[in-house]
Amino acid sequence: MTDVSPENESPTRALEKLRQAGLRPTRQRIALARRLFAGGDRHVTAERLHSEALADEAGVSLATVYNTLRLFEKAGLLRALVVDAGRSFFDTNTAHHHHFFFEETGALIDVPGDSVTVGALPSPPPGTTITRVDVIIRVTGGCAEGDDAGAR
Amino acid sequence: MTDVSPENESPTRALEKLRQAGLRPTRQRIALARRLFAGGDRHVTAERLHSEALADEAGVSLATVYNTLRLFEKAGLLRALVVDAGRSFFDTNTAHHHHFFFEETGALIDVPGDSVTVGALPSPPPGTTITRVDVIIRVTGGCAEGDDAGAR
DNA sequence: GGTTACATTGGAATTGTTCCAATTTCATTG
DNA sequence: CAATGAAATTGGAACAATTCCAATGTAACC
Repeated sequence: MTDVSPENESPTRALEKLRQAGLRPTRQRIALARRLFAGGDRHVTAERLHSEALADEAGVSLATVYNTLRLFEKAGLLRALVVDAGRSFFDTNTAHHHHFFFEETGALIDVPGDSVTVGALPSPPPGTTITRVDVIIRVTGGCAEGDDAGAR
Repeated sequence: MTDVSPENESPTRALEKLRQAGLRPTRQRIALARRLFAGGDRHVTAERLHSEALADEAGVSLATVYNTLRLFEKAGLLRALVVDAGRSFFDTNTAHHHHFFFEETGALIDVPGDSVTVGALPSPPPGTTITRVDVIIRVTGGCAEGDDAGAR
């Protein structure tokens, strides 16, 4: 596959994502998109992304991080995820999949969609449509290896 | 079955729950337990329970509602549930089951545990133990019939 | 009934997030 | 390349849910 390097590299992938979604590629959006999409899949909180982005040349305000995350979500580039009271994660993996959630550390890791079979869903209440089925597997103990260990 | 009447009735059930859990049956706890456990299963937010409880003779402060909910949760009388950013529901049904979540109204309704089969769970990361598997079926449209419709 | 440990309370503090009005930047057009 | 208008960014105020705290009240036991 193409060379997947950390933040410094491939502004291309980030730009592509923006163009793909028809979003104006501003300095801030590019910086954030790079953080989000340059490496592998991630689960970030707004606060975390903001503090990372402070290191980038173009400073990004917290308000913009929130704006951008919601925008990316609406554009289908991200999926919002709520596992824990009082904060949202944004998942760069928009494909069908589920999550392990480490209760102690607050870390999340992906579970491929097809390794969990949710069989026999009850039919949704009349007049409603299922938009999504989230499966969260909560675990304790062990050293959380998720990409946001310590993000608490 | 025993007569299941609304708040006014059966302080017994509430008291039993408290005694069962070894919690001191104070006026406030009894009032709250009655609201929670007198009828069928419920999904409440702290705010909602508080505003309901204001109607009871023994006034209950919001702080106490929070204290009590967390206490009941720790005692296994309630299960906390996070579906939506920025607020928690408490579920009086502690048996194995899942949920429909109405995105528009914020209402929740139960799905019996055995009507959803989660087959072939991936093995949890080494050293960790699964504490719980939550399945949230998000639906849109239709009139939400959940017990907290309009709780938004 | 007095003592003591535990509960409750109002209000202040925290946290995550949204809102807003002023400023800056992007893209286009003259 | 400068001017222009629309869209984006920003700091800071506002908000909502929740937690914290120190003072007061109450249940349980001798």
